[in-house]
Amino acid sequence: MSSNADLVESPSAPSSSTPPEKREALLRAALDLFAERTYGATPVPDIAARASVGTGTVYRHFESKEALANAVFRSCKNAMHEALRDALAAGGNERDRFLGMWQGLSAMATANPTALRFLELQHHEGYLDEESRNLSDSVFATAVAFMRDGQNAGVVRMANPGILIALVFGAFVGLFKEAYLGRYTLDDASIQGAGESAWQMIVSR
Amino acid sequence: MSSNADLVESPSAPSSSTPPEKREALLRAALDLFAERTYGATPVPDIAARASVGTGTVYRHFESKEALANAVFRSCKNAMHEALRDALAAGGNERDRFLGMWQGLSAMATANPTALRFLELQHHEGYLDEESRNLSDSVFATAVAFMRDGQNAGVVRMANPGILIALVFGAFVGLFKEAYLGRYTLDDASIQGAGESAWQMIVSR
Amino acid sequence: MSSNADLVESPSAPSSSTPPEKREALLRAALDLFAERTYGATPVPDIAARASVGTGTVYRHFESKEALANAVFRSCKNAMHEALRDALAAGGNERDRFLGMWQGLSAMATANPTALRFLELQHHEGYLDEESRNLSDSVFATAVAFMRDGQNAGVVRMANPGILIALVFGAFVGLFKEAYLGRYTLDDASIQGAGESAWQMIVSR
Amino acid sequence: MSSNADLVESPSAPSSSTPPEKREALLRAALDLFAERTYGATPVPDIAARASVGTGTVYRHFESKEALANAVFRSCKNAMHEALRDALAAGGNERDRFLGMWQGLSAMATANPTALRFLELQHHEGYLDEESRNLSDSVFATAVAFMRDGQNAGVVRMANPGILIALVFGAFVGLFKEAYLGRYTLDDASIQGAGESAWQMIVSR
DNA sequence: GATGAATGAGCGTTCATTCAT
DNA sequence: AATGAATGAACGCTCATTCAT
Repeated sequence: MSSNADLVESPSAPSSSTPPEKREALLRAALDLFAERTYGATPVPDIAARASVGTGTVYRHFESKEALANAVFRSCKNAMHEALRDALAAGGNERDRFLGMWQGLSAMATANPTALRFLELQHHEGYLDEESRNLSDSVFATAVAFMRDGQNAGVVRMANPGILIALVFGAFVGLFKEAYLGRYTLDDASIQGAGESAWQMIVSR
Repeated sequence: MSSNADLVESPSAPSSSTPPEKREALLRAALDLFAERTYGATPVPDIAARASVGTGTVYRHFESKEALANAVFRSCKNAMHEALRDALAAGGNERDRFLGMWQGLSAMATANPTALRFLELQHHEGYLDEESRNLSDSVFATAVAFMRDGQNAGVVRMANPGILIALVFGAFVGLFKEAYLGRYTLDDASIQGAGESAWQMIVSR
Repeated sequence: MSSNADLVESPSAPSSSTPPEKREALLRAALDLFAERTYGATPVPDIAARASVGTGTVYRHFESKEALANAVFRSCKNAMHEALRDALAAGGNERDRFLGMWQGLSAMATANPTALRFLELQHHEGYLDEESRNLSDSVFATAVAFMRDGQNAGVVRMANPGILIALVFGAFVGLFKEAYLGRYTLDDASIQGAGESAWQMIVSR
Repeated sequence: MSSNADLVESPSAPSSSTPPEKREALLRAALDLFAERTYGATPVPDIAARASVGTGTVYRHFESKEALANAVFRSCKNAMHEALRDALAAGGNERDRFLGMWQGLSAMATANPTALRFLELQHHEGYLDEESRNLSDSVFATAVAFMRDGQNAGVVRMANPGILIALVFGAFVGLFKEAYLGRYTLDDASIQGAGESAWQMIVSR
């Protein structure tokens, strides 16, 4: 029962039963269940039950199951975007910022394993709307810009930066995916070592 | 509408309507649709229609939708295993064999983009049976053994070989996934360059 | 369109739409259709339609078609058990109680011709659960005990009491079955005469 | 695996594979399966398999599953009719002929338990055609005529002879039904005793 | 004539969504 | 505003029937 407590920011709401609370509970419940069982295999009433609300309440907060799934997707994707931007905004040379990004994403993946699983181990095409797809593009673009910076600084090897990001991000996802499948256990050292490996993949030589 | 024509070998059958034909057509249709829409979002009648057979015919060849999905999974996973083994069986030094493996997998992914998408971009836990899971493990083990060889030869850096494979294979999947999402177009040179990058990720320094 | 109105007691509920109403309507509808067409030849949607509810509603009240059929079976069997026990609890000599039982069962069979048809003219083995089978056994045992009393009192002939009950109950069912098939019309006098005949079948001489 | 070997007369056909043989095999297979599982729960391919013929062959011998079931019904009903007529044609007083009838039916029921189960423990209305219903009426009429003879001879009590037959035949069916359900075991003495009881039910006093 | 692979209508059941309370 | 009972379209699967072989 992972809780994903702070995936979405509650913007400082009081404490009692104001609507946003239920919305958050629903996002959290949906994320957990989607990650565990897939979007298609998760009945809406189960989401409502896990969020401790009535089934009908789901439709007061989200227009449809698809809309809910898009909201979950965006909430996770934003969390990842933030981790990414935080890392890149930090100072230091290219390599340090890269490793910082790797650490930041890993911290997120460790704190919210369900989010990574939901975002990267599932097929979303069926229900993602344009906004969600645009958000994905933005995240990708942020990462691509980072690669380009590195290339301009002569530190990152000259290649299509999209491809470099795809390789790095793919390696990151692969690392956590196989851990999730139980093929090994990840500790901080392994994660950091993997990050250094990933850096070797893109560094100019 | 990719065709996946030769995913499963028709063992040199003549030309007309021998029984295995429909089974193959169903495997192909199921793969295409599962890759496109997910297992859960693909109705059995749609699979039958794409294979140009009646709905009931599916159940003459496969015990259930789950059994069909497992057969698809195994057929794809075997194709990948074969590509992997072929490459590793080739001669040459560690680096050449690694790049050969990358090329081999890429050839498979290019010929059968749906197979890779089905295998790696979806969540299969809900319906994979033990045999399928064992097959996944075998493929992983084959790759891990390759890494270990490289480590014994002093060419691959000392780290959990499972993690190294996860990184490499994740990078590979990421490369093709983002291409599929349209973020760039892959040509042979890009694929080869990506393979060399991946090699840098694991090479001992 | 027989109505079977009071097969199951509505425990004095007010008048409007309390939950149990639909359950009762479903039991009634299922009984009527099962009696008319057999369990296997009755689609669940037809039961729902006759009960004026949506198909899905059936599954809110019963776990499955089988569970519904068992509930119908038990409700009918209990009605019969009650008629049996009421009659046997009455005073009088053995003969009077026997005729009272015959009248009681006849009253039930007249009020609910479908119940008798469902219970006795069909093959239930395929779907009856243990509880239902135990209930059948209880009813049989009640009747057997009655026979044994008669034997102990020297009024009923000495023979396997199970056989005696089988003969009596078979005669009773035969009487109503052929009437249902239209071979004659039953009035109170015929029923009473038949009861006296049945008594002759078991009376000690 | 009861065989019901001679339920239907093979009218003196040679020995090799002439069509009537398959027809018989199908009737036998269908009877066994219908008695065991009900008409509705018996797939045609299962009948064909038990008769050791191809599925399609069923339709060379019978127009439809319904037609097959009617043929089975008639074949069993005729066997019963014959047992009934044989007994009634025998000499002796009314009581002896009645007991002879009871023995004859019992012999049939013992030799072919499936036939009795199929004829009397199932609900046939859904698929019986007019010819089958007429045959049922004939059998009933034969028995009614017997009752009338007894009444004319002053030996059988004056009551609707249809009702008397319904009682007698119901008792007979009840006797074998409960035995089939395992409530007791029938031996010749019990059967004869039951027949004498049944005679008491109708004898004039 | 005999076969059994193929068909598709129709089954039991689920679940996204609505709406009376 | 919140509920959860109700709905019915759509699912996975079966099987009476047909027809190419």
